[in-house]
Amino acid sequence: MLISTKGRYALRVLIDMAEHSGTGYIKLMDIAERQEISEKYLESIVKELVRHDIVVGLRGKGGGYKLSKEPDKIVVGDILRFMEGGLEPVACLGKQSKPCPKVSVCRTLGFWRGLNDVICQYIDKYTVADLMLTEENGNDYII
Amino acid sequence: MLISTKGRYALRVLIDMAEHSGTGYIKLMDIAERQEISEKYLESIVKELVRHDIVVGLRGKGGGYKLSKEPDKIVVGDILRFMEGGLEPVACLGKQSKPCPKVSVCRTLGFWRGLNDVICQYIDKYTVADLMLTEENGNDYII
DNA sequence: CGCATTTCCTATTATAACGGTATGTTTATA
DNA sequence: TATAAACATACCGTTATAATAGGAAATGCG
Repeated sequence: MLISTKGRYALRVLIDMAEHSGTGYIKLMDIAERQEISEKYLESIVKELVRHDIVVGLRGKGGGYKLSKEPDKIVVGDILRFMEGGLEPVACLGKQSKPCPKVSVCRTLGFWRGLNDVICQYIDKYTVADLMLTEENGNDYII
Repeated sequence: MLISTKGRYALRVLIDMAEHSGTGYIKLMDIAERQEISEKYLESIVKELVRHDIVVGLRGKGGGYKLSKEPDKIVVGDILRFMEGGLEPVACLGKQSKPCPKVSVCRTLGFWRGLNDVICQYIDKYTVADLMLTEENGNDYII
């Protein structure tokens, strides 16, 4: 499985927040209950979202979290990349990887680059707003 | 990193075998030396390739391995899928996964399906013969 | 002020996968 | 028959995953 719970849960949290926005801050417990995810585990995920300025938190009574920008400004690819710590198919394509000594004779590098490209092109095409558009039962093509 | 050493080494082994074919069976030690990969570790990878009828092994003196079919008949996607034990972005898209109870309300399923599709389309387009065509230094775009 | 509430912060943990090593058995060839 | 090779099984250290636990700090309200 390519994507871990960090990336998957993060997307679900953002969609949930977008769908329940407008009423100020949303407390994590509500999201946890709706999404059926442990509140404590969600904390560690939301912390990353705060660190990358995707959501803002407010402490104390009446506090909670809310999106720091409009859903159509949140690119899915960005979320997945920092939640997963990079999405490159192979290490040598990573941002801060030391250059591979085999780079000049490698017969697979071009293939991996191409794979990386099609993945990035796809995930950077989507925003949280796009995911919201998916209507209920829209995916359930099995009768 | 999406692809582990199993998938990466498997491709390198197959390309190596294809490039050194014609001289009958190739012993694993030669491949291990050329590819600078531990012979013992390669054994576990080649075992999978044998199990899936990609290569055939011959024991005893003068034995070794060779491809069981032409390089242009070996699809990279197939190799990666069984070496990695599936390449689906999320578990619910896997072959033998139990149906997800949230399938009818999931707002991300369509996105994941699309991602799976672009990955499969890409990796199933390549064969080992295509990887061989990559000329030396062809990837080294840094002067 | 003081209390409830809620985020924020710092561990700890169980399980599995990854990447690799070690030892030994079987089979074919020279 | 000795040798060389695949084949088989077991083991091991490290890292990542997916959480859980406990408390500190801040905010709003009566």
